[in-house]
Amino acid sequence: MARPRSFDEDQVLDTAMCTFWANGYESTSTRDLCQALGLDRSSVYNAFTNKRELFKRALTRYMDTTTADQVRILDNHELPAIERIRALFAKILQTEAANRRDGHGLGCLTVNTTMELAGRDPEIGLMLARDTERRIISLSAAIRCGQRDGDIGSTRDPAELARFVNAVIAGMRVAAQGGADDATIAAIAATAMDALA
Amino acid sequence: MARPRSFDEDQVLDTAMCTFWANGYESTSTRDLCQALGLDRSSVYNAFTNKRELFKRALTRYMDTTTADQVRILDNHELPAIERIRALFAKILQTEAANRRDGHGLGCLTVNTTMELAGRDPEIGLMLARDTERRIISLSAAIRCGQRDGDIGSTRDPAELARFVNAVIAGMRVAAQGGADDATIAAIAATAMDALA
DNA sequence: CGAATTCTGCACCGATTGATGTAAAAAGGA
DNA sequence: TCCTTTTTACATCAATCGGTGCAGAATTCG
Repeated sequence: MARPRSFDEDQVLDTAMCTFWANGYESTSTRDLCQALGLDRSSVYNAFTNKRELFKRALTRYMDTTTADQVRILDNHELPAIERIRALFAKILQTEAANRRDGHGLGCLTVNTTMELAGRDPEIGLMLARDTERRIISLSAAIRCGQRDGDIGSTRDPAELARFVNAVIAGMRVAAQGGADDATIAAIAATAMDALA
Repeated sequence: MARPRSFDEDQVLDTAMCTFWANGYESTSTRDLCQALGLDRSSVYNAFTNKRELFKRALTRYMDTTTADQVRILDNHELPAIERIRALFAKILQTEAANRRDGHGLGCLTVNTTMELAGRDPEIGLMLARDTERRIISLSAAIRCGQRDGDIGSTRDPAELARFVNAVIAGMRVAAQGGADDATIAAIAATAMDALA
Protein backbone atom coordinates (compact mmCIF):
# COMPACT_ATOMS: atom_id res chain seq x y z
CA MET A 1 0.00 0.00 0.00
CA ALA A 2 2.98 2.30 0.45
CA ARG A 3 6.67 2.48 -0.13
CA PRO A 4 8.54 0.13 2.22
CA ARG A 5 11.48 1.16 4.38
CA SER A 6 14.93 0.62 2.97
CA PHE A 7 16.45 -0.17 6.38
CA ASP A 8 16.00 -2.48 9.34
CA GLU A 9 15.01 -0.52 12.43
CA ASP A 10 16.88 -2.72 14.92
CA GLN A 11 20.03 -2.64 12.84
CA VAL A 12 19.86 1.16 12.71
CA LEU A 13 19.37 1.29 16.48
CA ASP A 14 22.45 -0.89 16.95
CA THR A 15 24.62 1.39 14.86
CA ALA A 16 23.20 4.49 16.52
CA MET A 17 23.87 2.91 19.90
CA CYS A 18 27.52 2.29 19.02
CA THR A 19 27.97 5.81 17.68
CA PHE A 20 26.48 7.43 20.79
CA TRP A 21 28.51 5.01 22.89
CA ALA A 22 31.78 6.01 21.27
CA ASN A 23 31.19 9.76 21.02
CA GLY A 24 28.57 10.73 23.57
CA TYR A 25 25.19 12.32 22.98
CA GLU A 26 25.97 15.98 22.41
CA SER A 27 29.02 15.51 20.27
CA THR A 28 27.32 13.08 17.94
CA SER A 29 25.66 15.22 15.30
CA THR A 30 22.67 13.97 13.37
CA ARG A 31 24.80 14.23 10.25
CA ASP A 32 27.54 12.02 11.71
CA LEU A 33 24.82 9.64 12.76
CA CYS A 34 23.24 9.48 9.32
CA GLN A 35 26.56 8.92 7.66
CA ALA A 36 27.24 6.00 10.00
CA LEU A 37 23.76 4.69 9.30
CA GLY A 38 23.93 5.20 5.55
CA LEU A 39 20.59 7.00 5.69
CA ASP A 40 19.30 10.45 4.88
CA ARG A 41 18.36 12.72 7.77
CA SER A 42 14.73 12.89 6.70
CA SER A 43 14.50 9.10 6.91
CA VAL A 44 15.83 9.14 10.44
CA TYR A 45 13.61 12.01 11.55
CA ASN A 46 10.67 10.31 9.88
CA ALA A 47 11.30 7.07 11.72
CA PHE A 48 12.54 8.32 15.11
CA THR A 49 11.04 11.83 15.50
CA ASN A 50 14.24 13.57 16.64
CA LYS A 51 17.76 13.07 17.96
CA ARG A 52 16.77 12.74 21.59
CA GLU A 53 14.05 10.17 20.87
CA LEU A 54 16.51 8.16 18.80
CA PHE A 55 18.99 8.30 21.63
CA LYS A 56 16.41 7.11 24.12
CA ARG A 57 15.58 4.16 21.85
CA ALA A 58 19.28 3.33 21.47
CA LEU A 59 19.85 3.64 25.22
CA THR A 60 16.88 1.42 25.94
CA ARG A 61 18.24 -1.16 23.53
CA TYR A 62 21.64 -1.01 25.21
CA MET A 63 20.16 -1.46 28.68
CA ASP A 64 17.86 -4.25 27.54
CA THR A 65 20.70 -6.29 26.07
CA THR A 66 23.57 -5.47 28.44
CA THR A 67 21.66 -5.56 31.71
CA ALA A 68 19.84 -8.70 30.62
CA ASP A 69 23.24 -10.31 30.00
CA GLN A 70 24.46 -9.35 33.45
CA VAL A 71 21.26 -10.42 35.16
CA ARG A 72 21.48 -13.79 33.39
CA ILE A 73 24.95 -14.31 34.84
CA LEU A 74 23.85 -13.30 38.33
CA ASP A 75 20.72 -15.46 38.30
CA ASN A 76 22.52 -18.66 37.25
CA HIS A 77 21.90 -20.77 40.34
CA GLU A 78 24.15 -23.57 39.12
CA LEU A 79 27.16 -21.59 40.33
CA PRO A 80 27.96 -20.42 43.88
CA ALA A 81 27.04 -16.76 44.23
CA ILE A 82 30.63 -15.65 44.63
CA GLU A 83 31.49 -17.35 41.32
CA ARG A 84 28.58 -15.59 39.64
CA ILE A 85 29.92 -12.25 40.76
CA ARG A 86 33.39 -13.25 39.63
CA ALA A 87 31.87 -14.13 36.27
CA LEU A 88 30.17 -10.73 36.16
CA PHE A 89 33.50 -8.98 36.66
CA ALA A 90 35.03 -11.23 34.00
CA LYS A 91 32.29 -10.21 31.59
CA ILE A 92 32.99 -6.52 32.20
CA LEU A 93 36.70 -7.11 31.64
CA GLN A 94 36.07 -8.99 28.44
CA THR A 95 33.82 -6.38 26.83
CA GLU A 96 36.07 -3.57 28.02
CA ALA A 97 39.08 -5.28 26.43
CA ALA A 98 37.17 -5.92 23.21
CA ASN A 99 36.13 -2.28 22.88
CA ARG A 100 39.50 -0.66 23.40
CA ARG A 101 40.53 1.89 20.75
CA ASP A 102 43.94 3.62 20.72
CA GLY A 103 44.59 2.73 24.33
CA HIS A 104 41.27 4.03 25.63
CA GLY A 105 38.21 1.98 26.49
CA LEU A 106 34.68 2.94 25.49
CA GLY A 107 33.35 2.43 28.97
CA CYS A 108 29.68 1.70 29.19
CA LEU A 109 26.85 3.65 27.60
CA THR A 110 24.87 3.88 30.84
CA VAL A 111 27.83 5.18 32.85
CA ASN A 112 28.77 7.59 30.06
CA THR A 113 25.20 8.83 29.86
CA THR A 114 24.94 9.17 33.63
CA MET A 115 27.92 11.49 33.56
CA GLU A 116 26.74 13.48 30.57
CA LEU A 117 22.98 13.73 30.98
CA ALA A 118 21.62 12.35 34.27
CA GLY A 119 21.88 15.69 36.04
CA ARG A 120 20.43 17.69 33.18
CA ASP A 121 17.71 15.46 31.69
CA PRO A 122 15.35 14.12 34.38
CA GLU A 123 13.59 11.66 32.07
CA ILE A 124 16.85 10.05 30.93
CA GLY A 125 18.05 10.19 34.53
CA LEU A 126 15.02 8.16 35.51
CA MET A 127 15.66 5.59 32.78
CA LEU A 128 19.20 5.17 34.07
CA ALA A 129 18.08 4.97 37.69
CA ARG A 130 15.61 2.23 36.82
CA ASP A 131 18.32 0.26 35.02
CA THR A 132 20.66 0.62 37.98
CA GLU A 133 17.92 -0.55 40.31
CA ARG A 134 17.36 -3.61 38.17
CA ARG A 135 21.01 -4.56 38.43
CA ILE A 136 21.11 -3.81 42.16
CA ILE A 137 18.16 -6.13 42.76
CA SER A 138 19.85 -8.97 40.90
CA LEU A 139 23.14 -8.34 42.66
CA SER A 140 21.49 -8.16 46.07
CA ALA A 141 19.70 -11.47 45.50
CA ALA A 142 22.91 -13.20 44.47
CA ILE A 143 24.79 -11.76 47.44
CA ARG A 144 22.06 -12.82 49.89
CA CYS A 145 22.33 -16.25 48.33
CA GLY A 146 26.09 -16.30 48.87
CA GLN A 147 25.77 -15.17 52.48
CA ARG A 148 23.33 -17.98 53.17
CA ASP A 149 25.55 -20.60 51.51
CA GLY A 150 28.68 -19.27 53.16
CA ASP A 151 30.74 -18.44 50.07
CA ILE A 152 30.31 -14.73 50.83
CA GLY A 153 31.67 -14.01 54.28
CA SER A 154 30.83 -10.32 54.60
CA THR A 155 27.91 -9.72 56.93
CA ARG A 156 27.11 -6.34 55.46
CA ASP A 157 23.64 -5.61 54.17
CA PRO A 158 23.31 -7.27 50.73
CA ALA A 159 21.98 -4.06 49.19
CA GLU A 160 25.03 -2.17 50.45
CA LEU A 161 27.36 -4.80 49.01
CA ALA A 162 25.43 -4.65 45.74
CA ARG A 163 25.86 -0.87 45.54
CA PHE A 164 29.53 -1.37 46.25
CA VAL A 165 29.97 -3.89 43.44
CA ASN A 166 28.05 -1.59 41.11
CA ALA A 167 30.27 1.36 42.04
CA VAL A 168 33.42 -0.69 41.49
CA ILE A 169 32.19 -1.63 38.03
CA ALA A 170 31.60 2.05 37.26
CA GLY A 171 35.10 2.79 38.57
CA MET A 172 36.52 0.14 36.27
CA ARG A 173 34.79 1.81 33.31
CA VAL A 174 36.26 5.16 34.28
CA ALA A 175 39.72 3.62 34.65
CA ALA A 176 39.36 2.01 31.22
CA GLN A 177 38.47 5.32 29.62
CA GLY A 178 41.44 6.85 31.37
CA GLY A 179 43.68 4.37 29.58
CA ALA A 180 44.18 1.66 32.20
CA ASP A 181 45.28 -1.69 30.75
CA ASP A 182 43.59 -5.06 31.20
CA ALA A 183 45.78 -6.19 34.09
CA THR A 184 45.08 -3.02 36.06
CA ILE A 185 41.33 -3.31 35.61
CA ALA A 186 41.44 -7.00 36.47
CA ALA A 187 43.31 -6.20 39.68
CA ILE A 188 40.62 -3.71 40.67
CA ALA A 189 37.98 -6.40 40.26
CA ALA A 190 40.04 -8.96 42.17
CA THR A 191 40.55 -6.54 45.05
CA ALA A 192 36.85 -5.76 45.15
CA MET A 193 36.17 -9.47 45.61
CA ASP A 194 38.22 -9.31 48.84
CA ALA A 195 35.55 -7.09 50.37
CA LEU A 196 32.94 -9.79 49.81
CA ALA A 197 34.88 -12.78 51.08
CA MET B 1 51.72 52.10 30.52
CA ALA B 2 48.49 50.45 29.40
CA ARG B 3 44.94 49.92 30.48
CA PRO B 4 44.77 47.50 33.45
CA ARG B 5 42.58 44.39 33.56
CA SER B 6 39.19 44.76 35.14
CA PHE B 7 39.23 41.21 36.56
CA ASP B 8 41.32 38.93 38.74
CA GLU B 9 42.68 36.04 36.69
CA ASP B 10 42.50 33.46 39.48
CA GLN B 11 38.96 34.43 40.33
CA VAL B 12 37.96 34.05 36.68
CA LEU B 13 39.63 30.64 36.57
CA ASP B 14 37.68 29.57 39.64
CA THR B 15 34.36 30.56 38.11
CA ALA B 16 35.28 28.96 34.79
CA MET B 17 36.29 25.81 36.65
CA CYS B 18 32.91 25.60 38.38
CA THR B 19 31.02 26.22 35.14
CA PHE B 20 32.91 23.50 33.27
CA TRP B 21 32.55 21.27 36.30
CA ALA B 22 28.79 21.66 36.38
CA ASN B 23 28.10 21.50 32.64
CA GLY B 24 31.01 19.77 30.97
CA TYR B 25 33.37 21.11 28.33
CA GLU B 26 31.40 20.87 25.09
CA SER B 27 28.08 22.00 26.44
CA THR B 28 29.54 25.08 28.09
CA SER B 29 29.50 27.74 25.39
CA THR B 30 31.90 30.63 25.49
CA ARG B 31 28.85 32.89 25.80
CA ASP B 32 27.55 31.01 28.87
CA LEU B 33 31.03 31.22 30.28
CA CYS B 34 31.34 34.95 29.74
CA GLN B 35 27.95 35.58 31.30
CA ALA B 36 29.00 33.60 34.38
CA LEU B 37 32.26 35.54 34.46
CA GLY B 38 30.67 38.94 33.85
CA LEU B 39 33.20 39.54 31.08
CA ASP B 40 33.07 40.18 27.38
CA ARG B 41 34.22 37.43 25.05
CA SER B 42 37.05 39.51 23.67
CA SER B 43 38.44 39.96 27.18
CA VAL B 44 38.43 36.22 27.73
CA TYR B 45 39.98 35.46 24.35
CA ASN B 46 42.54 38.17 24.95
CA ALA B 47 43.54 36.72 28.31
CA PHE B 48 43.21 32.98 27.64
CA THR B 49 43.64 32.56 23.86
CA ASN B 50 40.68 30.25 23.31
CA LYS B 51 38.12 28.02 24.97
CA ARG B 52 40.34 24.93 25.12
CA GLU B 53 43.28 26.83 26.65
CA LEU B 54 40.96 28.33 29.25
CA PHE B 55 39.65 24.88 30.03
CA LYS B 56 43.17 23.51 30.43
CA ARG B 57 44.00 26.32 32.84
CA ALA B 58 40.80 25.67 34.83
CA LEU B 59 41.47 21.92 34.86
CA THR B 60 45.03 22.49 36.03
CA ARG B 61 43.77 24.72 38.79
CA TYR B 62 41.26 22.08 39.84
CA MET B 63 43.88 19.34 39.92
CA ASP B 64 46.38 21.52 41.75
CA THR B 65 43.96 22.34 44.54
CA THR B 66 41.97 19.11 44.81
CA THR B 67 44.79 16.64 44.40
CA ALA B 68 46.99 18.67 46.71
CA ASP B 69 44.23 18.47 49.31
CA GLN B 70 44.02 14.70 48.97
CA VAL B 71 47.77 14.23 48.99
CA ARG B 72 47.99 16.31 52.15
CA ILE B 73 45.53 13.97 53.85
CA LEU B 74 47.40 10.88 52.67
CA ASP B 75 50.83 12.17 53.68
CA ASN B 76 49.84 13.08 57.21
CA HIS B 77 52.06 10.67 59.13
CA GLU B 78 50.50 11.56 62.48
CA LEU B 79 47.61 9.22 61.65
CA PRO B 80 47.73 5.47 60.98
CA ALA B 81 47.57 4.85 57.21
CA ILE B 82 44.15 3.24 57.40
CA GLU B 83 42.81 6.33 59.14
CA ARG B 84 44.30 8.54 56.47
CA ILE B 85 42.46 6.59 53.80
CA ARG B 86 39.30 6.75 55.85
CA ALA B 87 39.79 10.51 56.05
CA LEU B 88 40.26 10.62 52.28
CA PHE B 89 36.92 8.90 51.75
CA ALA B 90 35.34 11.26 54.27
CA LYS B 91 36.67 14.21 52.32
CA ILE B 92 35.14 12.90 49.10
CA LEU B 93 31.82 12.38 50.86
CA GLN B 94 31.88 15.86 52.28
CA THR B 95 32.55 17.67 49.01
CA GLU B 96 30.10 15.45 47.16
CA ALA B 97 27.41 16.30 49.71
CA ALA B 98 28.22 20.00 49.54
CA ASN B 99 27.96 20.10 45.74
CA ARG B 100 24.63 18.36 45.34
CA ARG B 101 22.04 20.17 43.20
CA ASP B 102 18.46 18.90 42.70
CA GLY B 103 19.39 15.46 43.93
CA HIS B 104 22.38 15.02 41.63
CA GLY B 105 26.00 15.42 42.57
CA LEU B 106 28.53 17.28 40.44
CA GLY B 107 31.04 14.48 40.63
CA CYS B 108 34.62 15.49 40.11
CA LEU B 109 36.01 17.56 37.26
CA THR B 110 38.80 15.08 36.52
CA VAL B 111 36.44 12.11 36.36
CA ASN B 112 33.95 14.08 34.28
CA THR B 113 36.70 15.17 31.92
CA THR B 114 38.10 11.66 31.67
CA MET B 115 34.73 10.46 30.46
CA GLU B 116 34.19 13.34 28.06
CA LEU B 117 37.61 14.06 26.61
CA ALA B 118 40.35 11.60 27.60
CA GLY B 119 39.71 9.34 24.61
CA ARG B 120 39.47 12.19 22.14
CA ASP B 121 42.06 14.75 23.28
CA PRO B 122 45.48 13.14 23.88
CA GLU B 123 46.99 16.20 25.54
CA ILE B 124 44.19 16.52 28.07
CA GLY B 125 44.26 12.74 28.48
CA LEU B 126 47.91 13.05 29.45
CA MET B 127 47.18 15.81 31.95
CA LEU B 128 44.57 13.58 33.57
CA ALA B 129 46.84 10.54 33.54
CA ARG B 130 49.57 12.52 35.27
CA ASP B 131 47.15 13.68 37.94
CA THR B 132 45.94 10.13 38.50
CA GLU B 133 49.51 8.93 38.78
CA ARG B 134 50.22 11.57 41.38
CA ARG B 135 47.32 10.36 43.51
CA ILE B 136 48.27 6.72 42.99
CA ILE B 137 51.79 7.37 44.22
CA SER B 138 50.53 9.03 47.38
CA LEU B 139 47.98 6.28 47.93
CA SER B 140 50.56 3.54 47.36
CA ALA B 141 52.94 5.10 49.84
CA ALA B 142 50.27 5.35 52.51
CA ILE B 143 49.17 1.79 51.89
CA ARG B 144 52.72 0.47 52.07
CA CYS B 145 53.00 2.35 55.33
CA GLY B 146 49.84 0.70 56.64
CA GLN B 147 51.01 -2.76 55.63
CA ARG B 148 54.27 -2.25 57.48
CA ASP B 149 52.52 -0.98 60.62
CA GLY B 150 49.89 -3.69 60.50
CA ASP B 151 46.75 -1.52 60.26
CA ILE B 152 46.25 -2.64 56.66
CA GLY B 153 45.96 -6.43 56.57
CA SER B 154 45.71 -6.99 52.83
CA THR B 155 48.94 -8.40 51.38
CA ARG B 156 48.13 -7.26 47.88
CA ASP B 157 50.58 -5.11 45.98
CA PRO B 158 50.22 -1.52 47.30
CA ALA B 159 49.91 -0.15 43.77
CA GLU B 160 47.04 -2.53 43.07
CA LEU B 161 45.28 -1.50 46.25
CA ALA B 162 45.86 2.14 45.35
CA ARG B 163 44.27 1.66 41.92
CA PHE B 164 41.38 -0.06 43.65
CA VAL B 165 40.80 2.82 46.05
CA ASN B 166 41.05 5.25 43.16
CA ALA B 167 38.50 3.29 41.15
CA VAL B 168 36.09 3.14 44.09
CA ILE B 169 36.33 6.91 44.43
CA ALA B 170 35.49 7.27 40.75
CA GLY B 171 32.59 4.86 41.26
CA MET B 172 31.34 7.00 44.14
CA ARG B 173 31.40 10.05 41.87
CA VAL B 174 29.39 8.22 39.25
CA ALA B 175 26.89 7.06 41.87
CA ALA B 176 26.57 10.63 43.13
CA GLN B 177 25.84 11.94 39.65
CA GLY B 178 23.30 9.16 39.26
CA GLY B 179 21.45 10.54 42.27
CA ALA B 180 22.68 8.31 45.11
CA ASP B 181 22.24 9.83 48.57
CA ASP B 182 24.92 10.41 51.22
CA ALA B 183 24.28 7.18 53.11
CA THR B 184 24.60 5.07 49.97
CA ILE B 185 27.88 6.68 48.98
CA ALA B 186 29.19 6.37 52.53
CA ALA B 187 28.35 2.67 52.51
CA ILE B 188 30.31 2.18 49.31
CA ALA B 189 33.35 3.75 50.94
CA ALA B 190 32.94 1.70 54.12
CA THR B 191 32.71 -1.51 52.12
CA ALA B 192 35.81 -0.59 50.16
CA MET B 193 37.69 -0.29 53.45
CA ASP B 194 36.90 -3.96 54.10
CA ALA B 195 39.12 -4.92 51.17
CA LEU B 196 42.08 -3.20 52.84
CA ALA B 197 41.68 -4.55 56.36
C1' DC C 1 48.75 67.44 28.46
C1' DG C 2 49.84 64.25 24.72
C1' DA C 3 51.74 59.47 23.14
C1' DA C 4 51.84 54.82 23.50
C1' DT C 5 49.72 50.65 24.84
C1' DT C 6 46.46 47.49 26.49
C1' DC C 7 41.86 46.27 27.50
C1' DT C 8 36.79 46.45 26.64
C1' DG C 9 32.35 46.55 24.04
C1' DC C 10 29.99 45.45 19.98
C1' DA C 11 29.38 43.82 15.50
C1' DC C 12 30.37 40.37 12.57
C1' DC C 13 32.32 36.02 10.29
C1' DG C 14 31.94 31.28 8.35
C1' DA C 15 30.77 26.81 9.96
C1' DT C 16 27.79 23.75 12.09
C1' DT C 17 23.79 22.58 14.76
C1' DG C 18 18.89 20.30 15.05
C1' DA C 19 14.97 20.40 12.40
C1' DT C 20 11.54 21.12 8.37
C1' DG C 21 9.40 21.59 3.67
C1' DT C 22 8.90 19.88 -0.80
C1' DA C 23 8.85 17.07 -4.60
C1' DA C 24 10.16 12.79 -6.73
C1' DA C 25 10.44 7.73 -6.14
C1' DA C 26 8.63 3.29 -4.85
C1' DA C 27 5.45 0.13 -3.53
C1' DG C 28 0.38 -2.12 -3.09
C1' DG C 29 -4.67 -2.13 -4.10
C1' DA C 30 -8.41 -1.45 -7.29
C1' DT D 1 -2.77 1.08 -15.27
C1' DC D 2 -3.78 4.65 -12.12
C1' DC D 3 -4.50 6.25 -7.34
C1' DT D 4 -3.04 6.42 -2.62
C1' DT D 5 0.39 6.27 0.78
C1' DT D 6 4.85 6.24 2.64
C1' DT D 7 9.67 6.86 2.13
C1' DT D 8 13.33 9.08 0.14
C1' DA D 9 16.59 12.81 -1.57
C1' DC D 10 17.84 17.54 -1.55
C1' DA D 11 17.46 22.24 -0.32
C1' DT D 12 16.80 25.24 3.22
C1' DC D 13 15.72 27.29 7.80
C1' DA D 14 16.80 29.96 12.12
C1' DA D 15 19.81 29.44 15.97
C1' DT D 16 24.06 28.81 17.89
C1' DC D 17 28.84 27.71 17.81
C1' DG D 18 34.05 29.30 18.36
C1' DG D 19 36.63 32.96 16.93
C1' DT D 20 38.07 37.75 15.00
C1' DG D 21 38.27 42.87 13.67
C1' DC D 22 37.82 47.36 15.01
C1' DA D 23 36.92 51.58 17.32
C1' DG D 24 36.88 53.74 21.72
C1' DA D 25 37.92 53.72 26.75
C1' DA D 26 41.33 53.60 30.28
C1' DT D 27 45.75 53.73 32.02
C1' DT D 28 51.11 54.91 32.55
C1' DC D 29 55.06 57.32 30.98
C1' DG D 30 57.22 61.34 29.20
